[in-house]
Amino acid sequence: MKTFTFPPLGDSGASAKLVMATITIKDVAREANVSVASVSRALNGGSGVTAETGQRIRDVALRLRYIPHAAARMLITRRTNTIGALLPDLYGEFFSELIRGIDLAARAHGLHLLVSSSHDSSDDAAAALRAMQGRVDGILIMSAHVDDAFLRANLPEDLPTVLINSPVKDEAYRVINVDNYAGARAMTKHLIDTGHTDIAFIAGPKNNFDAQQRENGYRAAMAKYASKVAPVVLAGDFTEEAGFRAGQEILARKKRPNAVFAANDMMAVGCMHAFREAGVCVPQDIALAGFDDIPVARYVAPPLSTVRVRIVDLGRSALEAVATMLENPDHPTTAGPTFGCEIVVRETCGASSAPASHE
Amino acid sequence: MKTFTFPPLGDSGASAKLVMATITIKDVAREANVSVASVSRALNGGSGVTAETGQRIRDVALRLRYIPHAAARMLITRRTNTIGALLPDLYGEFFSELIRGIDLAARAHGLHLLVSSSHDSSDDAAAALRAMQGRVDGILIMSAHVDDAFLRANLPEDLPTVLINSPVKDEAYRVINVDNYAGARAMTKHLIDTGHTDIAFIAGPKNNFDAQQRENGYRAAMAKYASKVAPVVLAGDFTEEAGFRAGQEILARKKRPNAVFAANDMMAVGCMHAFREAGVCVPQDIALAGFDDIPVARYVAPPLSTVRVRIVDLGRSALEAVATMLENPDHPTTAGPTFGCEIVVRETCGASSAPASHE
DNA sequence: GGCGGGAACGTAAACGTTTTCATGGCTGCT
DNA sequence: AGCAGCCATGAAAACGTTTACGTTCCCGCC
Repeated sequence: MKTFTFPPLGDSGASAKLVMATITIKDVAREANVSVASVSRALNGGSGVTAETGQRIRDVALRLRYIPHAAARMLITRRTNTIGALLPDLYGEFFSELIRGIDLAARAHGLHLLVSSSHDSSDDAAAALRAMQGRVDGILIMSAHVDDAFLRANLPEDLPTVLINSPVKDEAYRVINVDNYAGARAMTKHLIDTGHTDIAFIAGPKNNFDAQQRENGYRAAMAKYASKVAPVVLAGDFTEEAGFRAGQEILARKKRPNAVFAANDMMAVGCMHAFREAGVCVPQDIALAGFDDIPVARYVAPPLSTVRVRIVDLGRSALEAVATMLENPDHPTTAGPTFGCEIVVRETCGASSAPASHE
Repeated sequence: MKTFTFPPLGDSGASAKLVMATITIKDVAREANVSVASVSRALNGGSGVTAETGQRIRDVALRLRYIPHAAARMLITRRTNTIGALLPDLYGEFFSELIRGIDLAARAHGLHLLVSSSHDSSDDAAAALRAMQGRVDGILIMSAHVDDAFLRANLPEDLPTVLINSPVKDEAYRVINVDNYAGARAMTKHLIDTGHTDIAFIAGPKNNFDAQQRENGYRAAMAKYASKVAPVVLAGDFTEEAGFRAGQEILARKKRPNAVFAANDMMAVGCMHAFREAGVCVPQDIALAGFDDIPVARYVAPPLSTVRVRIVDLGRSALEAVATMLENPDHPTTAGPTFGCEIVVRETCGASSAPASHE
């Protein structure tokens, strides 16, 4: 028989740490002279029980430091109060901001967060997805490896799912995308507006959805606002090295463009290094812009003009989408709004004449 | 009665997506003409069952897409196969690297990862900790708000716990610390060795454990290798602004030091801005060093010398520590080894004469 | 041929909740 | 006074597993 002798106040030192086998709802019930059903009612809804008994039960529970067994509750309730996040091997900054947004929203909704990151193959992702099965009520997926077929094969169809930055078209899935297209379009237009018409674009990985969208935005703006010049697109893969090589390539061209728009900041930084090495000045000799607004963008010299994505908000609204899906399961699967982004003008695009001051 | 009509191969299009109520171990048992006990044995240990029946059961399970109900298993097994990570509101880069390391190791051990980040008050952390109770087999804590009392009040004492970068001394808890002291000491010595004896130190937040250790390392090296000059310590709080102000303060001193060592990179960057604004050249006029090796460090001009912490490995070994603790519960609580770090010499300390090339 | 022993397998209990249903007491109305 | 109905409460089923314990069967040995 267990006996409970918790002092109502802080432990009296010596007597602390008795063995205390995990205490269950039964212990609380016995101690409060009620049935387990009443304890459950008092601790959950609160209804169906007298205010007086309810208080007594809560007191006992507190005194015994009772914590309901999560698994037992999951088993009967068929809810885990957990959502899973399947994330790729991401750039540090983006990753942490995204998680922060997701986590913030999750805690606000009383949900737990089960993460699985840095899987880099499709099989890997499938395994991770399977492993999450049954441990989560909903799932958040951001991965280059998912497409319709993958999802259909690895997801139980009744599991609320939200895709982040995914090319998946299927109406069955909720998708939240960053509006890469509009962002790239806006930045290209800005460059044109500030007098740069010969703009080269350093592309991202071929199979990357974001990268494609950005390139499309660039092409669209060029077609509309600088129809006289043909768009110039150089290959890249989002790495700094690729940007560096692209930069060298640009300098080697017989007709040098007067601006370069890189599909992400890392490549812009690499490109800037190439220019500096060759003694080409940014923005005087050539303007430069990136995409993402990673922190580094502010600290390179000169500070990089770029397109900012509110990553925290992206994560937050993704989680909120799953949350609403599982709050009203008769999901109308409202088509996800794309997520806006804004251009932030610093010095590399030559528009701002602000001094290199402490931003 | 449920009937199962799964085609052995890929769905034949039209017939896909029948309602398929979640299938349990009983369904598998019935379909394979065995008892649930045998199914359990076949799928888990594999022993206590004929090779033949075992195979048949596995086939059926696969065909039915059976996935054991995690909660039911947790309930009876009293293991969740999940470890929780309680993390503070961290700097982006550090955070993501740490998570990456933890996640990698977790997956290698077949463990899930329940994260809870960005809690910024002690109560907040306590709530998060309580919420994790019963959902995890072990826990990883990195937070400024934890001390012995906090842990004792909020942690069941039988829960394997590992503290990351914590000042907690209690032998009961496993602690893994970065060797901030040695790192700071080494960097200070390096500055002295390269001819800078008048070194000012920009401190971190007063209550921050890492910051204190770093300051101690600086003082120790000064005392040992530059005993003639008194250490100069300026207040800071790890923010760029603090570094900027400290930089101005340093320039205003009547006896200007010939080197500055900031307790982290962000402050070093801020300091550098102050110097640049004042027309003071780094490293010609004054040397500069930071701590952390955040990515920005490589991209500022000139690239920042700093002390690198292998964050991924830190996360990995922290998780591995919990993993071993729950593999052999008779934990001897081996005192955690502190985690080494290395100084990385770039240009701001004036030692390297390498050109500003593409690193 | 009897018997001991081990392996394969089934039965049922147990894990800690929530929830449905039944029961009893009380209130208020006729 | 009787009855309807509500409300607090308790008993028990259910959730899907694992596992201790029996039972059966077969094999080999005396």
